[in-house]
Amino acid sequence: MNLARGPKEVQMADLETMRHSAAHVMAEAVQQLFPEAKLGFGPAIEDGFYYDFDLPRALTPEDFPEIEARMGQLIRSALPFRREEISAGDAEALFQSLDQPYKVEQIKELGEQTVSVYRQGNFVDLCRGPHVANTGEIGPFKVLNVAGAYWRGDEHRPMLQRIYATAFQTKEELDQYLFRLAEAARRDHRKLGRELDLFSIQDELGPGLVLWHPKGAVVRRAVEDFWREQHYRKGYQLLFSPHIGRLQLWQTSGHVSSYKENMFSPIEVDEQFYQLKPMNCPYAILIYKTKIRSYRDLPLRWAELGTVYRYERSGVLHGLMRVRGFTQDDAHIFCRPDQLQAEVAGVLDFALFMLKSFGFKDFAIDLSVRDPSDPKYLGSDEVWDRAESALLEALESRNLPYNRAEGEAVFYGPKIDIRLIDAIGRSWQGPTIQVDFNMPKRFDMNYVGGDGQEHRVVMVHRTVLGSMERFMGVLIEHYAGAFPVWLAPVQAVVIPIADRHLEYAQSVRDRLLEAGVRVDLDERREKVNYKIREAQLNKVPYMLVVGDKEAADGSVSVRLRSGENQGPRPLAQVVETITRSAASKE
RNA sequence: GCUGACGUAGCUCAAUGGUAGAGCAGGCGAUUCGUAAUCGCCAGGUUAGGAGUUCGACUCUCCUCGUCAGCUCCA
Repeated sequence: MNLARGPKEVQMADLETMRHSAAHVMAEAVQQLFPEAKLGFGPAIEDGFYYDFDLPRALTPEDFPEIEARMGQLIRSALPFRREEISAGDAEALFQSLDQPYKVEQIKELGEQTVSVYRQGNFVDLCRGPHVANTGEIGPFKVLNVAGAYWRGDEHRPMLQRIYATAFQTKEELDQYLFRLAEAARRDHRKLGRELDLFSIQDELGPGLVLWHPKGAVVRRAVEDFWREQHYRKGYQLLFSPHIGRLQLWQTSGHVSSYKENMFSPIEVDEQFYQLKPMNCPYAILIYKTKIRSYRDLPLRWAELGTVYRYERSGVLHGLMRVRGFTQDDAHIFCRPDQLQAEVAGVLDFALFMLKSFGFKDFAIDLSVRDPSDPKYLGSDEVWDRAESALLEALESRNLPYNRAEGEAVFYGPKIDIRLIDAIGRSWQGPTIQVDFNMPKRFDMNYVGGDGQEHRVVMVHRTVLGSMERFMGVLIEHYAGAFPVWLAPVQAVVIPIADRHLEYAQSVRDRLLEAGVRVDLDERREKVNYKIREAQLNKVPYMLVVGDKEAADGSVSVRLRSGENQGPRPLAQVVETITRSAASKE
């Protein structure tokens, strides 16, 4: 796509320039505080900017006010940004004299004849630009955070301190952004998971291992039921398979050679080694191979909610989003080469349909291909090219925009990844579609063609949600815990006003239970206010208050979690409203 | 795994070297109440675990485990 830049893009470019300039100002402020600071990179990023420093001591948030104060001063001084083009040799000498080894390295890395440097006040930085005219053009800003970051993103290089900050054109936009951060914290699935009693991850059990509490299990079950229903509808059959299997199986599949660092250690039983499964595919393959398959049988679409265990480095675990034991909503499609593109396109449609069913509108698509120089990838160039073109054609047949991501493929094949965008704008890899010519070869998987000859089957690995854990995490944040009726752990709570209304309240509860509504009865001897408050905090969609009036005429007073009080309505009508709302899945 | 911060009652947080405290939640009792917290009493802790310094450690040091922010890596 080569569209002319509209006003919005121009504005974004301005914002980026301003933020990049703000990064220079922050670097000057930090250098005032620590004259011996060594500078790394300092780019603008999506929601602000950062700068990396090598400093004599670790920074803490207590340092931020001082940094901000100095930045403010520099901005008020309206110092002009001055660009200079100098020879690479002069630049090297300059930064050598300033004792800036990372800048010197960067100049060498660039390998240019001349480079540009920008100066403002007493600060000079190697920089391509552009910048705003003077520091006075930098808008309202805030220093947000500090964390470690490897020099050049390489874990074998030194770790620098990265200061994150942001800047906007106006105070209102800054405040809006800060509000968004607070909102994200409010929606954090780890916090809501505890408050709504959905799940826990406990030290005693182990990091990255999830316990689903009854209420969380109800939500997950609702998601899974919908998932199964849709799979049957789309011509899938369902499988079950065990959590461990002989290590040999994983040697054949290539996991032991290409995926070992993500696998739990093998378990020895009766002098045989078994492996906790990191993926489900070999099991589906074994089922495929239990008999001779005809071209008429294909495609076979076999789905499984398969629980896998992967060793994830301790620092990467994050609530439900990144765990060590999780259930993939996996499927393996076995098809003929001539069916491949249609199958991939079908999965693409399916995945987008699923996301939309759960109210997701924001997502991004990556076409992840291999880096030919990385030895972990199995198979020939020819096979990889064929797989990639199948994915590409499917994307193009649906006219979907995508980013090409070099070196992001799995070891056995390229893939399409769909990323969900969460509350803070972080993206999480969800659905994935992987074309695989390698496993069929390694496991010698064939079908008999119309010509009576054996042909190699093609395999597609895919998920349409990602994993149940991550999807639930994203779902919790997406709805801020206020699930739509069809997913809500408790759909309605009956609130009797006094003990004498208990009997009627029970009959209301029973009536709703019969209609298939997940309903609680709050029979505690507490005031209405107290029970309403609790139901509200639990984000229960319907609160049904019953007192003398309701008991007398067979009604219930309906209060919604939005705060809306709908007053008394006939019970039959309310049952209808709730069941219909659940059935609509909205 | 790395850098930094942190770990006190179920939850949110006090107590900066002198033998641990509050609010909410929980239990018991009273209150029978109309749309976001009724009152009183009670109980609850090997201060993550271990070692050390000290007359004395929640507090200082070291190790282990875990959490958080990010980096690196992924459903």
